[in-house]
Amino acid sequence: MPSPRPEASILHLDLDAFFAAVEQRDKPSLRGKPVVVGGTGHRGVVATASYEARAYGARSAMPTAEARRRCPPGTAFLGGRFEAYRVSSRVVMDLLREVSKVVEQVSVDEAYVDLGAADLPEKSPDAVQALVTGLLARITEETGGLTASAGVATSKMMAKLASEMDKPGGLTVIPPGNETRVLHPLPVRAVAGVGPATAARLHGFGVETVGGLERVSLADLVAIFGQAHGQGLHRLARALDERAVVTERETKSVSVEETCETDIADQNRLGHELDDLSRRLAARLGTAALFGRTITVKARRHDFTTLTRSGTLPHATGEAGVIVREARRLLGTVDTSTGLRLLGVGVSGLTDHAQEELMLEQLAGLTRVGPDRSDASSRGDWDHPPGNPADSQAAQAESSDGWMAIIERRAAGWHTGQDVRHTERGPGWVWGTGRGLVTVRFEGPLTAPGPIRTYAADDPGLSHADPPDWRPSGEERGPAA
DNA sequence: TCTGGGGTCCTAGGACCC
DNA sequence: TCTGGGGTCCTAGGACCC
Repeated sequence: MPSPRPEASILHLDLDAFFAAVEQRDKPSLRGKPVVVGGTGHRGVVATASYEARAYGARSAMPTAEARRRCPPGTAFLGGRFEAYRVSSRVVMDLLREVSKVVEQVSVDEAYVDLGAADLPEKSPDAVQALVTGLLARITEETGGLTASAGVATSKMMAKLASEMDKPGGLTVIPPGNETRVLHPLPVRAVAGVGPATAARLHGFGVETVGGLERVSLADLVAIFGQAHGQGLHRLARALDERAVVTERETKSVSVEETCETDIADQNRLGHELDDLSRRLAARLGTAALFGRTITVKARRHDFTTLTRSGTLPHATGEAGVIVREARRLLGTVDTSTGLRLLGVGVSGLTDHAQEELMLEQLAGLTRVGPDRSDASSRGDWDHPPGNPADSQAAQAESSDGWMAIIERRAAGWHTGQDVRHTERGPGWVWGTGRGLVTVRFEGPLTAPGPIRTYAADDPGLSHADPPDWRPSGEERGPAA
């Protein structure tokens, strides 16, 4: 069977029982004993079990309660110290980057290395074997005793399978040409992308091994699993895997979610949870300097059914207040009366700059009128008493579920998410502030193309503690209709 | 005492536009 | 006056991975 790469140049490296191993390294009394790291609450699951704990049947993704049942007294159940894990992870990844510039970090404890991009004096199988053996030893040395397993093959899939063949601490090389001989006897679950659901369906067709999968026609696989998945299975069953080792990937979404200790049905408490999640999400967007347009709320019921509701804003945001409002609106569309076991908030449609401010500026540029704007009269009049600092002007923009007014006035004293009441369009809220402008979003569609009034704060010295009432400041131009 | 949290990719249907 | 097809965007859900 032809292999995409002529040489076994892909290395997969996996740190053994990583979280548990770090705990045992840092706390000698845990060495030789079963250690389970993961959620310790009554709804927790196991992230990593030490090899001692695995001997009793503890496994990753198993409910911690189940692991407690299986493991003997004296087993350590730990919540995890992610900063410590990150530190050791960085040490390892840096060592890998010394070998080759092309390193793809899959997770804290796993990476692919393209040895084809490495500056090696020799690329014979023996030389690669020696190189990786030395690398594993250095990893143990530099991390104070952690071990890693490695696999080298002609593709990512085969390298990953190879790294699993001699754990912990082993190295397996699959020479070119041997791929299908190794692959075909394995259960279908060995193929990347075959999880419990796909495996069960394949079993239903009598397909148990990858060799069996290879005998299923492409047409059948596509008919059963769809275009992308079907084609992927067809190729991977033949060890055809040309996926490149990719050093960097663009973040597509950021999310925060939390499983409650007990189900929550109370509207107030759900609202507060949502606020908390949204703030944490905004903080993470902030440190990543990311902004997103689509907000998604995730809810899981007691029976584990999971539903999502998403809404796309006119412009990207990173503001907690904006996220909170949209998240609350979205949660309002799901029936939570029977309680939720999990609540989550996410943002996608990411950009690395806030279009919000840009938009504010553009709209303000289109609509702002004043003594300093000589072209105002040519675009229609937005007249207001000049020189009155409390007056405002507005532009409006429609979206599928609401419209916005762009208010020109000082931004001080306004914060996103703030309620704006007593407008003739019903309640609104501050969607964004910046560059001396305030955007207000009104809920509900703009039904009639009638004139739009703008709203001015009746008190320029507004405080956060005292949300403003807005009053119409004068007749304005209607939407372009 | 069932089942975390952070992601990715795919599908399918509807809206809307040309 | 009958009924095009493609492309894009959006939403909801599902499968999978670590």
